[in-house]
Amino acid sequence: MKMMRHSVYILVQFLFLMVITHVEEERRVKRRTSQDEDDGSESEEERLRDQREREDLERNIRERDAAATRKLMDPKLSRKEEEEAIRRSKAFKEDDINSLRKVSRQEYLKKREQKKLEELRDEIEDEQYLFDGVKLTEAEYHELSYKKEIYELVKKRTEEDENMGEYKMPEAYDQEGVVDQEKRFAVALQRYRDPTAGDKMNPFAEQEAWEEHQIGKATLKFGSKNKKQTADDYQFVFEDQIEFIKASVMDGDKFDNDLPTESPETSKAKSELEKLQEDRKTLPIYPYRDDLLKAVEDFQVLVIVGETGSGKTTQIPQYLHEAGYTKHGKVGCTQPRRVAAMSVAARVSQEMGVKLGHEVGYSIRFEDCTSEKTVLKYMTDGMLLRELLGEPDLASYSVIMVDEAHERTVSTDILFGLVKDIARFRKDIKLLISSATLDAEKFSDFFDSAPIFKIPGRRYPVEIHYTKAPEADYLDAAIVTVLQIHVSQSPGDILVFLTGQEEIETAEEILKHRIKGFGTKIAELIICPIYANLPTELQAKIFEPTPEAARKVVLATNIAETSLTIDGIKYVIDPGFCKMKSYNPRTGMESLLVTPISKASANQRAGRSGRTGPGKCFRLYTAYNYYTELDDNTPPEIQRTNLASVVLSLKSLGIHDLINFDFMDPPPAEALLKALELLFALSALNKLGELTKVGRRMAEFPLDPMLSKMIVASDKYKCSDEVISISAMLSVGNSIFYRPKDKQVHADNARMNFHTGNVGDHIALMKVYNSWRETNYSTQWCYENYIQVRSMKRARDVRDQLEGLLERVEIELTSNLNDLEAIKKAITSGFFPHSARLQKNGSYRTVKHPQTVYIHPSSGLAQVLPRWVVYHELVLTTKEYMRQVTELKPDWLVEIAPHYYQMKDVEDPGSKKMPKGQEDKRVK
DNA sequence: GAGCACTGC
Repeated sequence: MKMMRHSVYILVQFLFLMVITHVEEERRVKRRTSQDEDDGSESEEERLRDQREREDLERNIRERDAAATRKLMDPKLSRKEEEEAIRRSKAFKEDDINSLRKVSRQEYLKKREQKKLEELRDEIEDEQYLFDGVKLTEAEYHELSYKKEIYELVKKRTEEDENMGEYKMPEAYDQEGVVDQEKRFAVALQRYRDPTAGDKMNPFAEQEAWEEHQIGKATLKFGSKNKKQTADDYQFVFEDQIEFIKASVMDGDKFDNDLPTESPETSKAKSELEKLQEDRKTLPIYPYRDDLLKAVEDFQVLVIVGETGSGKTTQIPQYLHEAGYTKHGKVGCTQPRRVAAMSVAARVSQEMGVKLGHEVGYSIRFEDCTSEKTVLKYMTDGMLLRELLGEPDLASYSVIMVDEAHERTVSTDILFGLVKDIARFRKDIKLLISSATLDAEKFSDFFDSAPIFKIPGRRYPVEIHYTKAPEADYLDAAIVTVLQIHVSQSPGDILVFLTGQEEIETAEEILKHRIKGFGTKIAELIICPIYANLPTELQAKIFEPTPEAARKVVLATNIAETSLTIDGIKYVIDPGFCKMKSYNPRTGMESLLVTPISKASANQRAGRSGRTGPGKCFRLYTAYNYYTELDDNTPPEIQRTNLASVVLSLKSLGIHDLINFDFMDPPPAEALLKALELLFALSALNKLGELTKVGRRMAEFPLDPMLSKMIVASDKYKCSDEVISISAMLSVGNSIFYRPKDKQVHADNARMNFHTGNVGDHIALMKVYNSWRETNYSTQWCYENYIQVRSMKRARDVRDQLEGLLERVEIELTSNLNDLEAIKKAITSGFFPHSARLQKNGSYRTVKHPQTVYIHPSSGLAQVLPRWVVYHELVLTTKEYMRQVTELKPDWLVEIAPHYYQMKDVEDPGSKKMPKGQEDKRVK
């Protein structure tokens, strides 16, 4: 350890020397240049010679600097190395800022030049500073003071580490005491390997060249005639930093860590099960067990406020089981997500020492892991809704627990209304609604003032920081903040919330570029992007443990807000935005817009930093913004979505009076009417609003009603095989084609292969599915065709499920692969309300509720522009786009939906005058 | 020639 400190000292001295030598040389240059300035009339030759000399000088400095850098690279000194890199990087930063802010570089340099000149004039020769007996100018003095500061810092850290007992090498790929050069190299290699270059190439070549260049630039400043540059640089850097104000601390819940701890020997002697039972008693909920059971006995409905980590999801059902509630029926617990249902069930079965699927089971789509013996059943909320179709009074359940109710998914919202109703006529059923703190009152009010039962959780305090002033460019601000944290805060991973894939990709690019500016002299920063559409193998990266001395920065969408938790996050950066889907019932158009988040959401994000220890959250907006401009809660999904399938489910549950259905937050009446209107058009409902036979069959399918109708209609056209493939592909949505930024052309070409013959997007999707099936569901084939394997597997699952359901509604599985017209007619039977006609200017006009729309450029028909089309959905992005388009013949509309279209709707006044051969001239 | 937050049945 003493050696460490000694070498620290040597290094700092070395640094001092270096700077002093710099200073000397700089002065020489300065003398030269000021002479030039005085002279004013230097000849071209003199100027050139001067320049050469200066260049020589600069090269010398640069070389020496490079040597110093190499010396700095000694692995034992990497802490200092880091500090040095920080200093150095501040000088590099200017470039990044320029390129980022897109300020004209010339303009910037000119301004700076002016400022320098002014400062030079102001400089008074006599005003010099003394440092170690050497006379210095102010700038030089600051430079050295800064170094000294670093020295102090390093010293302090070393001492701290000493006190901790063990000093760990920052770049700790090394074993104790031994430098594992190979390991280091492997890590570095992985970091810098250019995916496009072969292994033969020097993996560091690019990095080296760049560093060289940057060092050159940095030293150039010492040698240039602009004297006070160094000081100015720092000022500039500091100006760029974002100032945060620590405004509040989100309290962690207090909990004892001094629970009876046992020596390892005794716990080893115990069986696995006993140990788990012991663990259960350490959960915060345990002391409340008896009170809770008493409350459940006394009241039919109970709202439970349990913070994360309280153990409510795993324990409450077990307590109920132990108290004998399962004798008269199952205990059902709903979760908003599949993985949650699965993993919780697995955990509970372990704790109870039973096999998963026996007493404890779970039920999710595509996977029913329950048996006759099952008494504790975890399931997704949508699954319980499906079960309600077959068992409207939930007779086999004695307790229903709706977990994570505050998330307010469409399914939970509907469940609320239904279970409230069931509880009224089934006095023996118990309801537990678990939610977050904020909404508890609201839930209690909804359930006729049900009592609220609070359970503390385990959470660490989180410091909340706001910016001092609003940030104009939140992406840039987020990146700056990441770097700020990286160089100034103690170890711990960073989580940044961004809005979408594109933003994450740009942020990643900029960050990588900037890190290069820091060179190899700074602790490693591992960038992990995460969004739902990212291929699974790339997603796994975020769960890998961060190597010591490195820092992980996770760039995530909202997916990290609820759906997945990442260990080791200590810092959260919250720009305050997310993409939110909204639905306009009047036009039937969906849009996905970047919107400010709600307070609830902001707090949820902040909480993500306090899971494994005290955390910090940096909000890129002001405290004022937070209090005045953010809504308390995000509007529940049911108020901003297409209700067609909701209405169909409710109707098939026998609920006719939808306007008076007991919604906790009723959706807009207009949206309900629109849904009813659509279902009537699809003949799922009759004129009285009652479910028809067609409607009953449609409700069997867990799909959008238009897709269900398409399947029901396919019976008539004898092409159910093809149509369920298309339905499955459409229902997995728009994540089938993978389109990486750097290979867009290839991806587009691959996609266009499926569009040969201008068959339309629906048939193209079918071709994709069939081709994949022909290759025996090959993963390789997916890669070759830029198709996401995950989506295809999902499509296969959906298709299998649909195939099973066909039997239930008595539709024969028939294939009619070559009769495209039949398939298109089946599509039209489901999607006739979504028809559009070409206009003269290349845009389209929807037929029934006229509005101007366009074919989405990703469609195979975007260039073809057929005269009549049906579309799958309408989305508002930059324009009103139709996604997934297929051509149709107008008379089909009258043939298939005579109640919806009349001849006058589909007659084209312009077309009669236009000769057939000139159709293509119609568009420009 | 545009861009797709996240779930769920």
